[in-house]
Amino acid sequence: MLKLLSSTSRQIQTHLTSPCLRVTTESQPSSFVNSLSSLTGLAQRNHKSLSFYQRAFFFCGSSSGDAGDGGGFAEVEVRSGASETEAEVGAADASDSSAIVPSNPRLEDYLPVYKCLKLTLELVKKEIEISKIQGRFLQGTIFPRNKQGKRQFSALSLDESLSPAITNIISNQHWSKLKAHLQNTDPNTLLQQLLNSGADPELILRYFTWSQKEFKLSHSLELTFRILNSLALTKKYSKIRSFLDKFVKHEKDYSVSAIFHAIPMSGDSFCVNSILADMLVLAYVRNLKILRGFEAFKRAGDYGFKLSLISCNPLLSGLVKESENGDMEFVYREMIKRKIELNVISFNIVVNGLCKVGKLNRAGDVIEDMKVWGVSPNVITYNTLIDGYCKMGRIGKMYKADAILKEMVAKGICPNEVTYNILIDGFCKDENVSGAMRVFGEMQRQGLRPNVVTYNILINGLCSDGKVDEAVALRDQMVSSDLEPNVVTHNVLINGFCKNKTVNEAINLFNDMEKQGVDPNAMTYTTLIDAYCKDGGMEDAFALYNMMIDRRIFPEVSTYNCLIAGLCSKGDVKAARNLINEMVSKKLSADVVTYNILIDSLCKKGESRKAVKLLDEMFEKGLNPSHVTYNTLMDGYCREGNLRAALIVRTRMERKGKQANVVTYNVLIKGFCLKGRLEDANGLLNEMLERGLVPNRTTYEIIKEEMMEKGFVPDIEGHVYNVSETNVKRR
DNA sequence: ATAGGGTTAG
Repeated sequence: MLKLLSSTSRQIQTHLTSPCLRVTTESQPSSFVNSLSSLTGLAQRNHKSLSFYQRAFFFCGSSSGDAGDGGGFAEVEVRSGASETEAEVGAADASDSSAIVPSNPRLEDYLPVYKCLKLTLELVKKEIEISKIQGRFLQGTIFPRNKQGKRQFSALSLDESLSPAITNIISNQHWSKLKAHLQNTDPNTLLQQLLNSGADPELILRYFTWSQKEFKLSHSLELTFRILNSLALTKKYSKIRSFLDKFVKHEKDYSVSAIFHAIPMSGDSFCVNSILADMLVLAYVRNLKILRGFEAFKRAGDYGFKLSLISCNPLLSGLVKESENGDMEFVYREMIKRKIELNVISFNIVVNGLCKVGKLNRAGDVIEDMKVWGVSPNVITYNTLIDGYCKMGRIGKMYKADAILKEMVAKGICPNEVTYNILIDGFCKDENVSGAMRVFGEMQRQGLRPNVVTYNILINGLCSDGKVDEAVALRDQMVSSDLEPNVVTHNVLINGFCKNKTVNEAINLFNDMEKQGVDPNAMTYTTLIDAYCKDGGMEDAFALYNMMIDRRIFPEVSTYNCLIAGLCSKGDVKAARNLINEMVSKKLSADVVTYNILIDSLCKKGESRKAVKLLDEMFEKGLNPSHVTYNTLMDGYCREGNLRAALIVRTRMERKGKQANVVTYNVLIKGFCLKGRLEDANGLLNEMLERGLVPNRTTYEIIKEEMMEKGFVPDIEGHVYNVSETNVKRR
């Protein structure tokens, strides 16, 4: 809290905290004060952003120390909280106004004051020209002070003998003139001068960009951030944002700590520095340099910058998308530690991240945490959790999803369309279309209208269940209830026809799309291409591929993956390689699936050893092998009868934090069966059930064909699983 | 500045 000035003018000086204009004269400072007083009044009236409470104070003194009329100086300060009477020279008591002074003034609070002082100075100069003020004007300087009256920052010299010409040149973008000027001045020095002159930061920025390009140099981090600092002071945030965007894009070898070191050098407003750090983190995240953003987040803590949700929420979300879940949880805990107040959105991102990696219990805990922090979960929070259970849950997951639905209703949070869509999809994916239909009815009874997504989910569910006719009927029902089928609707149906061996019907639907004014997208083509590839019709597949290129629909990695898989299954590895090269030439790079296809084709040829080499190559390329990758390799080794190697792959997978899934167990169980080790296979089966994994059709086929037919009765701890039902029943 | 639902390839 600032202590307001009391009676004498000396004290006024010692308590100066806001910027002060100091004018030195050759003579007669006292008459100067009088003139200044009226000029400041004029400047204040001209400066609209000054509030009523901001008034000017004057002080004068002599350079030599005696009070005579020799050379002297006059100071004027515009500050908050003074009453009318104190605007006079050497004003008296102001103690009653103390409440108006901000307890924690920031530099930017004084910005209008700066402008006012600058205006005053200009007026002084003008007045001198027309000789209304006696005595010769020597110099005018505006500088901020601290409580002790000392300069806090470098003086913003308004003695602009250098700048007006230069700033004019810059604002008119007369670069050739500027270049001429720079024959005797170093571009770096000029930048420094500009910064010291208090010129318009936007102009300085313009010069900064031009000089870097023109002289192929890069200004130091400190100067760079001084510009950003002054832009922040003038609240030119969008300029800073676009600057940092470019900065982050072609950033050289700057380490995050070098950057963070430069920020406090550029100014010492905690607030401005934190804003700059915040915007830097955001710039990293927006340019998909998530890990760098994460590093900056960590460093910001060390440097004492306070980040906001503006950068932290996108960072959390970015980490979830990059599946850097450990880091996401770190940021979450750290935010709490640093007292960055999380909002619902922050929590929802965290819950979503945890759900996506199957940590459903942790997600539930976070929802409990929210309440402790006084944030209420909303529909989205619960929808996210329900979706987590639908997609990642184990035995009885739909029961659990239903239970959460009931819980949210009990808490007075009303389920919406999305809630029901998630549940309907959950039942469909659980191969329980009738359950899905039940929820569909329930949704309508609750007065919610199914939307396009609802129908798409159900149409897809019916198609996956082989009921393509019912799917078509549902599409018609959707149209009659005034909902327009979109690309997804068409894609889902096309896929339904493809998977049910009627590619011709699929092509008919594809042709229909045009008539209905729905544009096929890359996925439409990819689905059809895949169907032809699976059918062995590589010519037709490539015809479609060429067609999509003609129509400017750009093939995706998935498109190439389908074609590559088709070529591999024909044994045409050479053509597959060529296609990969073509893909690379289109700036697309092989993804995990591409590798899985290649690995699978090697394994099928009995070359699992070569396939493992590709696994290593994936790590070199920074790809994160999936369950499918490892399962495919294990399958390869199992087919070769090399169980030991298969188990080593499993260990490698688990070391990377991936737990065996149903397919892993199916592969291994089958491997052991083929070796005649039925007891061991049974052990794996039990292990799988103990871990809450739901056996699927393949599991049952293996049990039936490999175990039962060989006279072995699996002891699966009394688990009986009916494939067509959702839930496991225990006897 | 940021959060939840549907379609393809292994």
